[in-house]
Amino acid sequence: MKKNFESTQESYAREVLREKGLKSTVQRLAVVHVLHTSRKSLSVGEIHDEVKKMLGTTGLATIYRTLEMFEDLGLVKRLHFPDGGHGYAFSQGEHVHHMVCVDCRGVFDFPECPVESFDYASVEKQGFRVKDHFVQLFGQCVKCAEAA
Amino acid sequence: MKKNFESTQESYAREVLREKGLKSTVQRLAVVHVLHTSRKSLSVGEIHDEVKKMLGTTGLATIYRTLEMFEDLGLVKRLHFPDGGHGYAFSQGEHVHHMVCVDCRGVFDFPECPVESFDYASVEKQGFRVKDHFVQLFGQCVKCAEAA
DNA sequence: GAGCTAATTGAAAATCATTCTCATTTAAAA
DNA sequence: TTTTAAATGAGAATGATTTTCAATTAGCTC
Repeated sequence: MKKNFESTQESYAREVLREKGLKSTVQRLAVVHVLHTSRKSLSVGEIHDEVKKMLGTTGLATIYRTLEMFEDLGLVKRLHFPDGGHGYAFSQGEHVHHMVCVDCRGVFDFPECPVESFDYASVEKQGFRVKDHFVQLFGQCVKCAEAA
Repeated sequence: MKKNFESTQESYAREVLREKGLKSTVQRLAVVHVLHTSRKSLSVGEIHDEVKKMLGTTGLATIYRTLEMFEDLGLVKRLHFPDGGHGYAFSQGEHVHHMVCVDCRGVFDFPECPVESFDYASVEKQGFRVKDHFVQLFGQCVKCAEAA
């Protein structure tokens, strides 16, 4: 997939892949494109459908493999929903948290980390050493609030 | 299941169930018992196994039904792991967050909420109204740190 | 650009997780 | 007790994810 114009997200993904000695396949770049342009959390099936629209036939297993790999690379974040389901969103950089609109599943970046400045003293007193955290905010975006 | 001695957790669950007009079955109380006494995050299969040890034959569907219901009632929290898996932990009260030991999956309550005091101004300026959040801390407990 | 090679893909089967159905059982109220 | 709606168990059905392996391709090297 040698397009003349590539989004910064696609270039970024390409770069991350190269650094790891991984190939920038059309399928992988299509996943980046779909996730980034949709700006909302998509299920594996939805991603598969969109990629098929772009490329024609594409194996579902490839989507699964790509998402797992992208998650490890920090290109994608798996988000969880109150109903037990989950979806994926594009995520440039390791330490970005997300807000999700519970109506449209739109994803918004959350620049500051609410946990970062937190004082773990009370917890670490018990001997627990905090190494990472997962934060996700739920709410309603402007559009869905207006529509309601 | 009329035991002479019931843990406070079991009494609490019994009470929550009664308030909602739901039945306190042996299976449900066994799930509470298993989750509370294990003090770590258990998979559906593990919970099923433990309940079977207590009661003999027990349907897997019942475990699923119980966990879903307990989650709605705030008796149980579904936790997510970096490897994509998930498990359940007993959780008395709505607003408790958890730390999970990535080695033993031990669960520790996290009394204060790191997100509560956070200033959402920058986010709400975009029109997004935050309604809820999910926070989970990962790390290592004392025992696992010593064992390493 | 053509050839090379390891990485990647597609398709289908296999596996694993979850939900559904319905006949039987049971908690709790009368 | 008796009654009755709620809950359970067993297994079938569905859905999600992973595996396998032969065929394809990205990204070198010349």
